Amino acid sequence: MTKSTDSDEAGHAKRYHHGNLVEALITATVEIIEERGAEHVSVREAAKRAGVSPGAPFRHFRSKTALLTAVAEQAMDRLTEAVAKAQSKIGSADPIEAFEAIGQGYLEWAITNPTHFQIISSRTLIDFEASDSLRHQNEAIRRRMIDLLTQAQQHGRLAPDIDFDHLVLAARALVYGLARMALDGHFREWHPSEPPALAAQRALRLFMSRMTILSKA
Amino acid sequence: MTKSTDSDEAGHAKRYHHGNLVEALITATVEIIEERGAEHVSVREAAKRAGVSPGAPFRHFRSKTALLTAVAEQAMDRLTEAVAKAQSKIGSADPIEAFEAIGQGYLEWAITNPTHFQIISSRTLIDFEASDSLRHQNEAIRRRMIDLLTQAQQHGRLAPDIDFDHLVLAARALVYGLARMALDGHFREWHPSEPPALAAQRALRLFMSRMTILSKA
DNA sequence: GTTGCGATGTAAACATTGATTACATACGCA
DNA sequence: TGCGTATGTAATCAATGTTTACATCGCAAC
Repeated sequence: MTKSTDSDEAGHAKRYHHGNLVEALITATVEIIEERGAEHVSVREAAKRAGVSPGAPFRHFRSKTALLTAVAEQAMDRLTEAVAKAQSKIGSADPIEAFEAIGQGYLEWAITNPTHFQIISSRTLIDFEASDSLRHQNEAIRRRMIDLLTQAQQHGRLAPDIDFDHLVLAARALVYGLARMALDGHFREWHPSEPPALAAQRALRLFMSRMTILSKA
Repeated sequence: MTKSTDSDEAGHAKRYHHGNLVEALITATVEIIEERGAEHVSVREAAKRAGVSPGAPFRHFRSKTALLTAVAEQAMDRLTEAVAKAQSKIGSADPIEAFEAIGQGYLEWAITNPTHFQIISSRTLIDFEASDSLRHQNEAIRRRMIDLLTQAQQHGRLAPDIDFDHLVLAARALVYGLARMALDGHFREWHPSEPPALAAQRALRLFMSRMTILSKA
C-alpha cells in the first residue's frame, strides 16, 4: 500500500511544523529516563523520538540542562498535586495527621514514580536555582510542614522539651531518605513479603508516633 | 632554560610507562568530580591530567563505569575507616551510644567529603552490584547497626512496643537522608549560624533520644 | 487573496566524548 | 642477553551537545 505522505509512528502526517514539540520532547525525555536513567539522556535521541531533527530541540530549550529542568518542573507539578490530594483525602483538621499525610503522600508518589522523583532530586543535571517554579513549589511544601508543626506545638501535641527546628529537619530527612533509598535500590535486601512502599510508610508512622503526643480525643 | 626531556606538571621525567597510572587516574577523576560533579567526568580529561594518551585508561579499566566504580571503592574504604574510628573514639560499650556513633561518623564523613559520598551513593554511574568490595562493606555497616540495636533491645534500652525492623529502617533513612540533603544543597535555607554538619548531628541526636530509653547508670 | 514577517523546522558542520585497533616501547624474567 | 607480555601511543569510529545558514509554515495586515 502506498502513502501519499510520510508519517510518524502514530500515523500522523509528517508536517514541517510539529505542532506540539515542547510536550513531545518532554514526554520522550521521560521515556528515556525510564529506560536508561537520567544521566544517560541524549537530546538527539529525544529529538529522534519526537520525529524531528537533532537541532530542533534547541529552538525551545537553550541547552540539554534546560530540557531536563522542564521535565523536572512537570514532575514537581505532579508531586505538589499528589501531596495536596493526600492532604485533602484525610478529612481531619488535626495538624499532626495532616503533617504525616504530607510525608505519606510524598513517599507514595516518589516510590510509585521513581523516574520523576529522580529528576526532581537531582541537582547536577537540572538547574534548580534558575527555575522559579521548582524553587517556589519546594519552598511551599517546606513552609506547609513548618506551619503544621507550629500549630501542633501550640496545641500541645509536641513534647515541650523538643527542639522544633531540628524536628522539622529530621522529619524532612527521614522522608527524603526513605524516598532516595527506594530509588537507589537500598530496599533490595528488604523482607520480600512487605513491599518497600509499605515499609517506608511504617517507618514514618513509627517516627511520628514517637515524636508526638496523642490527642486527648 | 632548556630541558633535556619533556616533563609533566610535577616535573617528573616523562617516561613511556607511567608507573602508577591506576592511582593517578583515580586521583584525577576525584579532582574532576570536585570541579564539575560526577556526571561530568570524562575519561579523556582524566587521562590528560595523568599525562597519558586518551586510550591508555582502557588498559586498566574496561569502561568509564569501571573507572568510576574504582573511585567508589576507594571512597567506601575511607567511609568504613571513618565509621570505625568514630566507634573506637567513644570508649563506651553501650550499644545505643555505639549505634549513634556510627550514624554520627557516617554523617560527618559524608558532609566533610561530599565528593566521595556522591560517587558512593550514585547507583547509575557506578556498577555497585559488580563490586564485591562495595557490596560487602555496605552490608557490613548495615549488619553492625542491626547487631547493636539487637543488643540494645536485649538490654531493655528500646521501647518494648517498638517494631525493630522499622526502627532500623528509619535510622538508616534518617542518616542517609541528612547526608543526601547536605550533598544536594538542601541546607542552603538553614540558619547561617549553625553549620549543616552540626544541625544534622542534632537531628540525629533528637531521633535517638526519642527512640531509646536512657540507661539506669 | 496576497504579502510578508516571525516562529519553527532542517541540514550541515564542529568540537568533545567513549571506545577499539594496530602498532610501539620497556620491564623483568629465563 | 634476549624475548614475551604488560603497558603505552596514534589513529580512527560512532555518538553527542551545540551552532549556523537556510527552508518552510502560520498568520496578521493590507
